[in-house]
Formats: sequence, structure tokens, C-alpha cells
Amino acid sequence: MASTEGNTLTYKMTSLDSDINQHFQDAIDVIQQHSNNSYYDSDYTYYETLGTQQTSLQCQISCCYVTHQSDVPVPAYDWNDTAQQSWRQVIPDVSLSHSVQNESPHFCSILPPQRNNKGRKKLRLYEYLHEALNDPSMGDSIQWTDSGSGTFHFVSKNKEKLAECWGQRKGNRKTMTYQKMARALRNYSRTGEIMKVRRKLTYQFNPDILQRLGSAQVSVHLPCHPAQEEARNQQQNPAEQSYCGSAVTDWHSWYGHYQLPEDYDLASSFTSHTSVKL
DNA sequence: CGTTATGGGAACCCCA
DNA sequence: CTGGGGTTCCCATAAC
Repeated sequence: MASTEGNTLTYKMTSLDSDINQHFQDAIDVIQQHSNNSYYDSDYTYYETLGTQQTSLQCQISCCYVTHQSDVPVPAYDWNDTAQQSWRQVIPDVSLSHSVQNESPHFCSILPPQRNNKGRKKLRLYEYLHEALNDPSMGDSIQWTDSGSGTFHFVSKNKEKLAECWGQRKGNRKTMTYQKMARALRNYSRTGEIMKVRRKLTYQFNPDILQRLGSAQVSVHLPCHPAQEEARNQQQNPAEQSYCGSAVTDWHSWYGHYQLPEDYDLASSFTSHTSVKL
């Protein structure tokens, strides 16, 4: 497994290259269309840059690979050094931290349902949640627990409001509730986009999804140098080794290892477990 | 014990 | 028509 991982990914990237890039472009277009602010304009520029840089190809592909290849139920995350180096090359330090905080797009406004949009993909729930997380006006409903690790939580008091906004955004017939939205969120646990954290109302984005969506501190939480990882792996017990090697299954085992206390430091725990088990 | 949160099966809907 | 991505309903269980 470990020895073939890289080759497998390379093969898939090659054969799926054109499709993936199309998916990627579609996703960007959708995000753009659903935003009236400049936030995603910047991202778009960023992605375009990605696409034009030779060294970024692997990263670009691995990013899409996770989310768009339905024929690969368990995404093979590639956190090897090549990809990491490439990410470091293409992700500026300021990264995507240009703040949305100054802007206040009203995601809850009654935008038309995502239909008949020149065949573009519909807005997905995790994309909406990410939007909301970066929208100060939604801060009373959903907040980053730790934006670097992609951990976020709903505010118990107002979580229904966010759900309603989501329902309105989608143009649902009935009122969306947190319970129903959480059901959709649970489906993400199977596909790996978002995982439930063992803490009340708290979830966590898949790092790859987070990167693709343009998380602010994403570069900070990339896995460390391979040599360091190796050294750290030797200190970890098996249950603590991360999910990165085979996303969904390991996410479960990783989370399952912890009974998170209320004050558990998710951010540090995450970054200390992002080493690769291949 | 009541409320709130979590989890999942299953049928259904909408759209590309 | 089919598959993806939810949506809706409903019930069980756990945590507070």
C-alpha cells in the first residue's frame, strides 16, 4: 500500500486530468456565482494561478481528487512530501487570509435557488457552511472553533437560523431545520468532506476540502517535514496515527480514540496527528 | 425524568 | 433514465 500509493495517485491524476480540471473549474464558477463579494474573486485568481503553475499540478489534482471522484469512495489522500512542497510553493504566506471580516455579504438573503445555471453544479452544504463561517453576520449561528484545523461549531441558540438560511438558499419547500441539516452533515462523514467531532455541535472540515475552499490559516496546518513526521510516528501509538492515509476509515478510528473533554485542544490534537500512515 | 444532541435507515425529491 | 446530493421523516440512543 505504502509503496504504491504515489504511483496510484499519479496514474489517477493522469487519467482523470481533464475531468478533474473541469470539475474544479465548475466548482469555482459556482462559488463565484453565489458570492456577491470579492472574497471568491481572490480565490479564483488563486486557483487560476494554481492551474498555470507546473509544480502545482499534483496538488491541484489531489485536491479535486478527494471531492469529485465518486468512483473512489475512500479518497487516497496524498500527504507525501511532493505534494506538501508543491503546496508550499503555491500557497503564499498570506494565503487566503485576506479577510472577509470587513465585508458583510448577506448569505441569508433570499437568493434564488441554484437552478438553471448553465449546467453548473449546485451549491453544496459544506460550501455554504464555509461561506457562513467567513460571514461575520452569521457569527451568532456558526463559528470557527479553530479555523486552521477546520473545526467549527454551531451556536445552539441560533443554529436553527443557519439551517433556515440554508433551506432558503436551496429553495426548499419546507423549512430546513438543524436536525435535517445535521442529517446531511452526517452523510459527509461517510464521504469524508466533514467529520463530526466528539464535542457538542462541533464538526471539522476535511483538510483538503478546507484548502480548496480557501481556509485562512491552511498553510500553517500542513503536515510537517517528512523526517519530522517519521520521528513523530515512532512515538505514536497505532490508534493515534492519523486519518490522512485513508480518509474516512481513519477519521473514524482517530476520533474514536478520543473522548474529547470540553477543553480538549482540537487544533493541537489535529496538527499533532496529521502524519501519514501509508 | 425531560430536554437536547447524535446517529442512521429509508423513501423521496430535484437536477444535471 | 440514472446518479449525485441532498431532504424529509422517524425512531433509537446518549448526554446533560
